Amino acid sequence: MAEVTIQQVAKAAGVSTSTVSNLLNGRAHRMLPETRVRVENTIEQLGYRPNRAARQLRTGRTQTIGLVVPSVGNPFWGSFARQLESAALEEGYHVLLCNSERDPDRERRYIEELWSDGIRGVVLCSSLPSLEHVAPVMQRGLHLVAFDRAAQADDPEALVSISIDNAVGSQLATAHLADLGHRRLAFVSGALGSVNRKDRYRGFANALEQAGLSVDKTILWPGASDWRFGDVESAELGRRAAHELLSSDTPPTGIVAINDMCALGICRGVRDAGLEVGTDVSVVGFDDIVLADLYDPPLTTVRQPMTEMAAAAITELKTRVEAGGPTPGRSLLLRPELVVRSSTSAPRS
Amino acid sequence: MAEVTIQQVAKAAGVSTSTVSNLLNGRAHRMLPETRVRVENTIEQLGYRPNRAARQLRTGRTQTIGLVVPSVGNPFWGSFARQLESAALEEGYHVLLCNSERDPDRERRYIEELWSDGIRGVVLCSSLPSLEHVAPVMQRGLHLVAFDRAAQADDPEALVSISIDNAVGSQLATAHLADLGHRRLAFVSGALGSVNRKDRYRGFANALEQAGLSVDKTILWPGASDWRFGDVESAELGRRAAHELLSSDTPPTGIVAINDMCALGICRGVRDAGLEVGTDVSVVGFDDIVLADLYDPPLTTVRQPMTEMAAAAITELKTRVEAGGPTPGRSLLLRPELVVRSSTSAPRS
DNA sequence: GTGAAAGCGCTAACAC
DNA sequence: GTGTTAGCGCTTTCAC
Repeated sequence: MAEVTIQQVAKAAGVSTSTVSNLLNGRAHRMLPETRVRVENTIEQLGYRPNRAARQLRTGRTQTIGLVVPSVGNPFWGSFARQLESAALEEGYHVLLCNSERDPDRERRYIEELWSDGIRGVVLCSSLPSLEHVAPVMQRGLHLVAFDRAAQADDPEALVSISIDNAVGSQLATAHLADLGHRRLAFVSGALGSVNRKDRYRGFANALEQAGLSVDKTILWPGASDWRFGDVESAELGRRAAHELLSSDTPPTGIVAINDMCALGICRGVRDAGLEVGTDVSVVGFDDIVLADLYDPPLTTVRQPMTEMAAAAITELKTRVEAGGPTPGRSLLLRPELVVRSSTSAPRS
Repeated sequence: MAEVTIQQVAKAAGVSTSTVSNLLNGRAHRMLPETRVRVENTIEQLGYRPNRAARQLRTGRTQTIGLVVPSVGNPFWGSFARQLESAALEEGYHVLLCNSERDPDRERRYIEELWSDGIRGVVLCSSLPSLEHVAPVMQRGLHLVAFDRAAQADDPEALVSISIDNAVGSQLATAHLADLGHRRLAFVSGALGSVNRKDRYRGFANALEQAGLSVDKTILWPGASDWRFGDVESAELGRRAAHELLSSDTPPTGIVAINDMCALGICRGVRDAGLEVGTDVSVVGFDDIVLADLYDPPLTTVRQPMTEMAAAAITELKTRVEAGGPTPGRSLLLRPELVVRSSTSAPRS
């Protein structure tokens, strides 16, 4: 039950604690090769593991970063959490998981608690437009990476933002439909409340323009639901949007959805109307959640490069935390990728 | 940048550190009400937050528990992680997230690392039939709750197992089909490798017997894929199983799947065969992942009471960790619940 | 009712 | 090249 301490190792190896400590902290060159081997063996034999609390108390550093997500129950965030944890492991970090449940107060409390836990780097996936509630903690020295949220003018100066280029993403999606020959395109989204949503709509509009289609020929279906507010709501919105769109005189042949759940709802609405997805109507999603590939038909969608994004988040955090001092913020926009599956094809006739 | 310490608080309040500490640790009754108020105000004013590392070093206790899951990218585990984190928060604990990625070695290393981080309670969602690889750490005093894995005879003595009653679950699913009037039922699963799978099959067999149907009239489709090994694999297995089953002379009218992903694959296979799910063929899943309700048609399935299970896991861990000493293991089997949606109905004709 | 002081296990000057 | 030592911030026993 009693753990092995550095003193016991030192004693058993016939050296001082500093020698053991030196070995532990990558200063092996300071000692004779034979000493080194002896200490290494002793550590091995005794099964010694440094006490993190003591180490942290002494150095002020933790090997833990915080992750605040709306909910890992959501596959999108679950998938990101997984990638982030793997990236963190590579760099010798652990991840403390915090679900904000979209409660701004819970989010703020978590951030403060993480700080007082000694954690100096946090990845925040916030649903909130403003980050002023975390500004005080950042002022104290917390390094924060905002994920999936484009940088804002009034963001704290030191903030790092990592996100995909949403405009490029939906431009890819829309251009794909235009290239296939579609001429009547619709964009389905709830209210364009967040910057992400606005950007995605902008990409859609850009692509139409480039394809020589005027924007006013397209249909924007405004709903009340908020971005990723709930999977069920997104899907339901898509379904109803499809019903409405397909009952018009000149129904679209291609639909760009704000996200995959919405696209899935659209697919269902298309089927409700007695039409087939992928042949009668082409549908493109966004995010490439696990489900997209498992759906029937597999969904053409825009993939967020999760692995790269997670790695970038860890790199930023590690660099900043280890440097210590205040560092200027920046914004990283990664390029999304179009994944073509079976929900899109050339229009009929 | 420099944090407020207990000394500073003591000095500012004109008391000693022990008085502040006493207040912090629920021993406020030891001091005069006025002292108490004064100290409380000072803490508030200075924004003092106790340093966790120092506290942990001193007491040997952490307010963090470990969670080891195959991958939070999987919606089933993501959903559990979310519930566990919420339950932990209620009790003042944090959750450290570890994805084993189904690598036994990574799993073992994580457990050991958690131990040396000072963590004394871990929820392990292991894919491994044997837990002997964690026995040494449990010997040292780590409290372990195994989740979604029925207890085994050779498990470490102190192990707590929390799971649903899988046999009851598939019995509910199967009885539901029998009650609807189905007479030709199939059970689709990969190899019955894990205890969970065996139990689910047992429940299926029991229900048939009770309905007066002999087991040998049913079809077991053995595949190579392992339980929850991968969503894609599970779904593919279901799809191929459906193809095979439906091309027989006396195809089943009701199919019980080993899990939801498999059920989704079956639905697709049914559609491939030109039949409709919910009318021509009834399909029941298992787990009630988010997707089950969003699919088309919404899937009838067996729900695992995640919230209760997570709460139970935290309660067990908290009790044991705070008691300190060795505690006898036990096994908790919660009752699953049948969720009837549209993928099941009475058979045709 | 309050304070003084020891020490948890470790790191990093600094001395030799 | 190796050892000695002073704390990191906190809790807790033991005096007063």
